[in-house]
Amino acid sequence: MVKKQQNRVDITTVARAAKVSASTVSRTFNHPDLVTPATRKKIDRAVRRLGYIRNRAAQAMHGKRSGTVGLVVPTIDHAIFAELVQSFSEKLETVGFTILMTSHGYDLEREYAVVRKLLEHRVDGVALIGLEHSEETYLLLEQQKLPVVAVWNYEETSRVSCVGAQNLLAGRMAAEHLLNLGHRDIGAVFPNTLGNDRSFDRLRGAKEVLANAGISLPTSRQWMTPYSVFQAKAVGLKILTQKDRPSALLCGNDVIAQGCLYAAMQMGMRVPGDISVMGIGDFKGSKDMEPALSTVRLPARTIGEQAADLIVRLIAEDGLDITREELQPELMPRVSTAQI
Amino acid sequence: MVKKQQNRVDITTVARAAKVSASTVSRTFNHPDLVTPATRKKIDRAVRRLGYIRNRAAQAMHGKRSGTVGLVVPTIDHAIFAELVQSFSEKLETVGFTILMTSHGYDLEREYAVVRKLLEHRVDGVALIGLEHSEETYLLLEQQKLPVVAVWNYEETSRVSCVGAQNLLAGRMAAEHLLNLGHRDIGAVFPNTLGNDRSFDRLRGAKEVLANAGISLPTSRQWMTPYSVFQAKAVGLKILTQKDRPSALLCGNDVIAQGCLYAAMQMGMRVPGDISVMGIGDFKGSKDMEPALSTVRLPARTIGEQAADLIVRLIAEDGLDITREELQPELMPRVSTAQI
DNA sequence: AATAGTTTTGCAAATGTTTTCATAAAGTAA
DNA sequence: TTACTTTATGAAAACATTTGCAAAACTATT
Repeated sequence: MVKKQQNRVDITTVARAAKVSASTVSRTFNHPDLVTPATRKKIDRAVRRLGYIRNRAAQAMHGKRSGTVGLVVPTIDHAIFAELVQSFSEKLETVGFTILMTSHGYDLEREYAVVRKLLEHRVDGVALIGLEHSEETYLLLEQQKLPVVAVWNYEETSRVSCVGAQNLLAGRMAAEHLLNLGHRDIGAVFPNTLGNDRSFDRLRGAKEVLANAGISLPTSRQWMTPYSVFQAKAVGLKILTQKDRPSALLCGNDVIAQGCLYAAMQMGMRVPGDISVMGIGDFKGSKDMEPALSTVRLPARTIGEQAADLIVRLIAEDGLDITREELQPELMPRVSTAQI
Repeated sequence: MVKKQQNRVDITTVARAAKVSASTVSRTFNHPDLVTPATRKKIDRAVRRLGYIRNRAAQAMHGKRSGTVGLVVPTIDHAIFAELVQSFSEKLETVGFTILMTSHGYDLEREYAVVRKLLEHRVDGVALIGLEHSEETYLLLEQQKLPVVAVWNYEETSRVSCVGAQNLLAGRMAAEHLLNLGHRDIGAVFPNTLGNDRSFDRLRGAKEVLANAGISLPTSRQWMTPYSVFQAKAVGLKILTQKDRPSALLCGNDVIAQGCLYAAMQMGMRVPGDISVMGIGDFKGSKDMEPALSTVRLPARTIGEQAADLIVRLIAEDGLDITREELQPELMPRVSTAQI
């Protein structure tokens, strides 16, 4: 096999072309103030002419930062994560970091594997979604002493730094809203709560509030659906066609709520006239739906930005303590819910 | 400043612990068949005990692949890119690559910058969205002889490998559909086509078909809106409130169509009774909308997967020619459009 | 003009791996 | 047992960079 002698132009090639030493070239990049403008110009020219591109891999070997941050998401194919990921990476890019992104499809075993891979790439920090992770993952991260922030959830006792909202609160607010409107017969439509602490907490919060009001949520009033308009609509259809239907639907997130909304429309029912629909999340399009969706806002954009800021701080200030930032969910009463 | 002597466990630490040489440890990872099971076990134990994690950065310095692929998107905060990115990265992860993701917000200058950064990280290949890129970017990529695939668009004469559909065709099909239904007065609602060849081609295709049918598209029948339900709805409202309104709306993508749909609903108009609305893209929720959105399907998922396959091939088979894969757009006539 | 002080540059060592080559150990055939 | 293969391991060089230290080149001061 022929060893392809690529156009490998490295720092010494540049040095030779500029008639200086490699050290000087290195310095022009890393400590430009230490080298004379004249030399710098010579080097710049050589760099440009040869099309030299520095090698972060080689830099990373000197204890230098790799300039990357790992981002681990269950999936990005969801309105909510897309918004989060976008704001997170935008912010991080402004300070020069590049995102190494991986997804695990809600599988905590795979999460461990992808975190390991991130570690192999010597990321400077890691962001994870939520606080529910395998013990192995936590251990790995702790052992490597890597800056970590859990995004999306807030918990006072979290094992790592976090920025997010209390989903429990969001669940409560949604239920309270429905209660305040006089609803007593409420159906809950949620995604699977396994390996998804966001959903779990929301449902828990809602149940809690209902229980306090003396309302139980029997299994006959609980439905499960994956995170998809299509499947939520199907479930919605099933719920609404049954004789004895609830007066309000409390949905685990806005996508599910949207599915339910469409189900009602397809059946020619009036929302909120015939049934109220409540979401959680306040995704980008939720306020524009017809009818506009009542929901509890979780500020994805802000969370993403603050998480980015935090990870940067954790990386820069070595040995910073666990830091927790709580964002408040906010009730957004709109058109899709009404007094009974 | 105290030099923090981290728990830096490297290959020689492992070697010492296992009482073998570093070379042997390296071999256990890269050519396990060359080392005796007994030794391998010793090493495995040491690795586990010390929590050793290999350093890809150091590997990458030996001409070894970095195991990363760069992905450059305008933004991921759009239904369509989210779906694409998801399938692309899922597929790539199954073969062991990690994604380095960056976005540029439709700014081709910034695109150049982020591609450069990707190059610094010595990605094994790059995927870009669309075929419209600055000359600088193309030059850079060519000079570095890096495997590149342009995702989303197909073009016979593309300068780099590509996998996608002809947006021109999609535009044509959408217009033809409306024409076939008897519409003669059509309004076009598109995003800005600057630095966005997808939109540009779609609009061009539509215009072409209409012109052939003797229908012109005066500027008074063209509207521009960013890629957002909210803003599209606002534009839709403006269009529909004017006296002299078209009988059909041809939208640059499904998100815009959704906005228009909502605008019509808010005004109490019937779709498709009072007005037909046509999208392009067939995003995840489009078939579930009420009324179900007529659109031209661009198979995002398939494109993402095939793009992943292609980049892997380009990386593996050094010196593979430019390869182009065309996926066909497909008309999805649904409820939101009707005979006039 | 000589000296001291400062700035700029180069040399060489170090970083964590892989790989080539050499050598030792083990296995096989005679 | 010997000679010849084959297999397993280690030593050292290589990869592209950064950095501590020291030499060289300037400036300022006398």
